[in-house]
Amino acid sequence: MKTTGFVLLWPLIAWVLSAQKFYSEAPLSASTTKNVRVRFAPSPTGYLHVGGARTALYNFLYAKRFGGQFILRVEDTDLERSTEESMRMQIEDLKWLDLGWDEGPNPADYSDMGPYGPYRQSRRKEIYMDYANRLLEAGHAYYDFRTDAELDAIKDALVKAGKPPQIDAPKDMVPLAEARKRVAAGEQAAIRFHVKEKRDYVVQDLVRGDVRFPSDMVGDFVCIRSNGMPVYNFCCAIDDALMKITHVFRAEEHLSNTLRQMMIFEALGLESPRFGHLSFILGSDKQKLSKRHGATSCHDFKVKGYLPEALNNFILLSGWSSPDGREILSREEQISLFTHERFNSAPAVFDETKLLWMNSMYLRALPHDELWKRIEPFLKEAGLSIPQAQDAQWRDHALTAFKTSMQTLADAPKLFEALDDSKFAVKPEAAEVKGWPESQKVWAAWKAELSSHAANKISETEFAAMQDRVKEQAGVKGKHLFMPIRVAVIGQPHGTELKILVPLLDKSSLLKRVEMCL
RNA sequence: GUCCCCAUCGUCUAGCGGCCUAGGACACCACCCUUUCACGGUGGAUACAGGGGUUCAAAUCCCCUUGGGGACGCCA
Repeated sequence: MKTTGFVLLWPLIAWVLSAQKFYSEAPLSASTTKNVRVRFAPSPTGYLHVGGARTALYNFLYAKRFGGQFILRVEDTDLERSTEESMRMQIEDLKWLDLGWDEGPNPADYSDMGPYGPYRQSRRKEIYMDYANRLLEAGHAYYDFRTDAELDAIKDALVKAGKPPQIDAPKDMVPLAEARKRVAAGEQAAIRFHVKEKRDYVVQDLVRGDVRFPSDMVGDFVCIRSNGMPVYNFCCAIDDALMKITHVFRAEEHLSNTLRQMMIFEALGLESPRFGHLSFILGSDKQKLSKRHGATSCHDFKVKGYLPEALNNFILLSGWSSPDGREILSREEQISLFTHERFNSAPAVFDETKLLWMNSMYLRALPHDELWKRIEPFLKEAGLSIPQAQDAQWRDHALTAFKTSMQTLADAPKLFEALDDSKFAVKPEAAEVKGWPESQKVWAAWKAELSSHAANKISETEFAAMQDRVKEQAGVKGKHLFMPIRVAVIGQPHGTELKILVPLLDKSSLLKRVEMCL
């Protein structure tokens, strides 16, 4: 009986399942039929953070994946904090990460690039005012002449009464015609959105599924400040619609803002993009990543010698995973594999140790010409002079020797230092080796070998032979042979293989070094 | 306080009802390679927050608890 019921139910269950399937795939089919337009909209208040970089990367990848456009929009409506300098810094950071945009400020001269400009919100005031007027006329918004002090008093009273500090329309709302006269006469007033009906709004979030918000979660919120500058939720919604944005992938902190934005879209009859709210990247203490966690901006990582490719790949993986679990992915692979279905809705802790590993992987995979180009600024900064580096073959050899010891570009100076005569010194770590009675004998024999060597360069095979003769001459073998020689070459008992190191140095500098030991 | 989101090894994650005595990666430990260091190779330890359901079957679905986070600005 029970099995019969189960069997009879099957078609129904299958139907329900397939219906759900269809529903959940709807966003994807939308993205394939409609030209995808996504944006990254930072506010220029400092360097680009890794969280912002990840948002930018995801949007970039999504645009590329579906052959759409990636737009950079500058949200600089907060006059207090936004700076031109910050905008330029963030543009530099995005360029460094190779996340180029199709529309937005031109990276060369910051002029507008694309058909839907301006792309800096501070230059779109008339547009916002136009839409604010439409809201006003439709009764979806009103001028609010109340002062900060009055508003604060209202909020205080609400908090005391145990209610959320939401501002609602004043009892004696000024009629629009009169309000306009007063504003024209120079009176200051903000424009507030009027939340009239109480009902639920549902965000069909691409990352979190359906999220339901009651409209009374927000009060009448400000669209235009009394100084004429629009507020985030208002311009964000207007711009997303006007710039024909189809998908918005942004941080989770904006999830509840979406309610206000939905209200604006609805009141203005504008088409809403689809939203996907990404989880945060956290510090090791599971708090939102901030300055006290150390490096958090892309610029910090650049300075610390990380490769942009590695940083990109690493942040890609904190919040998204590839279908087959592979982690090192080329830009092309990232694009071809990218879908919003593989976002992780749980927050991710930023783990610099793994980034370090990934960076070393990328470092080693780089062609030597390219690696050298990236290393050079770090050597220069450390004040190293390595004339041999003019020779491409020498560079190739040196990089082969050193790159497995490097995790970041910033590790290069202390490695290449070994090749700069002016920086040579017997390091404290060599104290024990210095004290060995064998060491003097080894050094003497090594010096003799060097002196009798005709050429200024020593090949790997020549060095092997020289080493064998030192072994015989000094009558020492094992670590008591190798370590003193290494100290006489690089000033310390541990490090790169001698047969690789010695050919990188001239006979004259090797002689100088062994003399310093003796 | 109200509303919302989140919860698998230390960390990033796979998993979308049976292929799970839970897979991969980083880190860690051991061994191998190497007359040093690093690289590389092999192996190991380590996780479904707790409690209730639903189901023949639950890491996976539902509820509660706990914990973490976010929003409630004339910030973004």
